[in-house]
Amino acid sequence: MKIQLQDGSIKEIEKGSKEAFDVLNHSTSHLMAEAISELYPEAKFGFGPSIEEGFYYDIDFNDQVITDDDLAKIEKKMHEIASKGQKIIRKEVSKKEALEIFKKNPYKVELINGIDSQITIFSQGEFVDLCAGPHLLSTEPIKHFKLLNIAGAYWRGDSKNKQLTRIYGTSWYSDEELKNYLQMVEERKRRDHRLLGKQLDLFMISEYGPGFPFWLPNGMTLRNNLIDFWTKQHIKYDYEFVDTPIILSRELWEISGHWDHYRQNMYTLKIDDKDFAIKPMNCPGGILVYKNSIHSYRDLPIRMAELGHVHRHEASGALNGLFRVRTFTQDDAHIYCRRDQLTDEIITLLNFYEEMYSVFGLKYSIELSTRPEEGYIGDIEVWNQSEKILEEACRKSGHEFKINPGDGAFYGPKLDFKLKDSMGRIWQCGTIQLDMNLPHRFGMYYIDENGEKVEPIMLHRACLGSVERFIGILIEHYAGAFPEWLAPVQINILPVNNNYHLNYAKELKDLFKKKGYRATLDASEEKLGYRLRNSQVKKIPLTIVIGDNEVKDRSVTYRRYGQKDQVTISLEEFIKMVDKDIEMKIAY
RNA sequence: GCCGGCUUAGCUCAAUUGGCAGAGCAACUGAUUUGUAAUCAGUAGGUUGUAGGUUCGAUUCCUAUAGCUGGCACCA
Repeated sequence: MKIQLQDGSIKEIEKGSKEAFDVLNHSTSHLMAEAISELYPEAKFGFGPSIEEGFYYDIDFNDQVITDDDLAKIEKKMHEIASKGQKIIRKEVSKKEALEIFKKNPYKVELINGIDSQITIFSQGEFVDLCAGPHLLSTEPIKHFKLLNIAGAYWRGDSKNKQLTRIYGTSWYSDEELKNYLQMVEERKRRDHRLLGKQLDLFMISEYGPGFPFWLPNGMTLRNNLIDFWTKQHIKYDYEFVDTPIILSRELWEISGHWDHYRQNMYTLKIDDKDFAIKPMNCPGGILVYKNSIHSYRDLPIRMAELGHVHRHEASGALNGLFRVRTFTQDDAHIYCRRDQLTDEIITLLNFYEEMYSVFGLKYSIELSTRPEEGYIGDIEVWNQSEKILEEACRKSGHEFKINPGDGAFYGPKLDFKLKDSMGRIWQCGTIQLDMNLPHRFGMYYIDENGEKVEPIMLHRACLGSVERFIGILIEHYAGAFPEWLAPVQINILPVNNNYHLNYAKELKDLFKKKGYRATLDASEEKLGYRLRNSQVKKIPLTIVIGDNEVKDRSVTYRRYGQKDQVTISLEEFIKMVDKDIEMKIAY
């Protein structure tokens, strides 16, 4: 298929490509704008790009509120216009001409005034838009689209500016693709950790504590198992563990710089007329531990891990289930090392993270965030060197990464590990940060081979990031059907008949308990089908049915979650299988 | 925090134009003793988020407020 570029050239592209999707969606956003300008002549348009899964357009409706009914109306108009199959015409204009065309639209005027290069406009019928393309040759292929939702969005992404109405939509080349996409959106909703968290009694959030999650017994089991694994991994990688106080005095936060920079996001309180703060981060406490004794160059690297319970005052509108909360547990660690140990430490960390995430089958991407344009501390030479070290560590250990320019912390560059939730939203989980600030501020040192005091290099790192967020991602990743090693209940035992089979069932439950399995026995006076269904609804990995045959042979008939077939094996084999599943952390 | 939307039984949702708050599931009680995704019958369950207002009368309309939610901004 053919598309037209900004310079007027025609390019042949493949219909299934990402580029083709983008062009279609961009042209659909123009079609939507055309429909809107017919229905609401006063509407002024801002940005209207294609995005990952569709498109949006930001529109100033002069304070008129747009509802779902309006969306339906706009969609109808779009179909009407598209059926005419208008040509999409590109034209080059001068700045003066452009300003004349868009004189009624302050947003486009602002954009035009910011353009130094060639200005192009694309038009279809009566509708003209300032645009760099690329576009379809006509509106003819635009048939299979849907407007999805309405949102508010600040002009140019700045909360100081006016908020426009953003309409999101998605557009595809065939009805089948559109249907598939909408079906996938539904599936994502079914996997939403907030929904599953409720269904499976994992956690709750009370209106008495917005953003402060409660862990219910099932969720706590899951969490404890995760943390148990986490602890073992850290022991394997030679970490020590500490725990530092949740409340510390204002002076400490002044030294660390948090009191000045981030007080708005900190919960503060007075104790005996003195200012204190609830920790939003663990580093200052960790540093006090480091400073509690004198360290020799021989002691380094020191790797100190802490499951730190932090509180941050997040904006009310930012709260989102377990993904964005006001209190969470960071699987934090601080590594203090010499300069010559740094690269190896980072490579080890990269491998460590790889090992952790792969246990869950989670895909991730790495971003290297570099020095911010402004507000950074320390000298550029050290920054450049540090960035190079992070880069080199990725290269040496064979990890691909993307550079995220200017997004580093003010105190140093970092590697961020991003995981996707079921909605396709990206969440930062792991991080490795090089800190060129705190060791100095806190006057940290170790004694080198000449007996001199030397400042150590400090790495902040979190692998899961937030235990809460990570579990949220796990819930969605597994759609609530956890592998045995994590599942709140691993085995559900169903006796066919309580008069004849209950004894063996109880014997099994006792045995499983001794083995450390989490097993339940459902001896309620319900039909087997009913109890089996309950077992599936609760997403219990293994459901075993005990009847005459099993009692006679001392065997077990089991069925895995989500599978229809039943397998009968000896009790010994069953135990061997469960042990292996748990040990190997197998997910079915 | 900002722009929209939502809030009815433990859960999922109904309730005509403003006119007696209702169902399924879960719970409880009883019967049923069950071989792979819902046995039957009954009982109980509510200050319709909260506080005001309009009205003879409010789940329904208005105002405020809290929480949730789709985005935006924010995320050290």
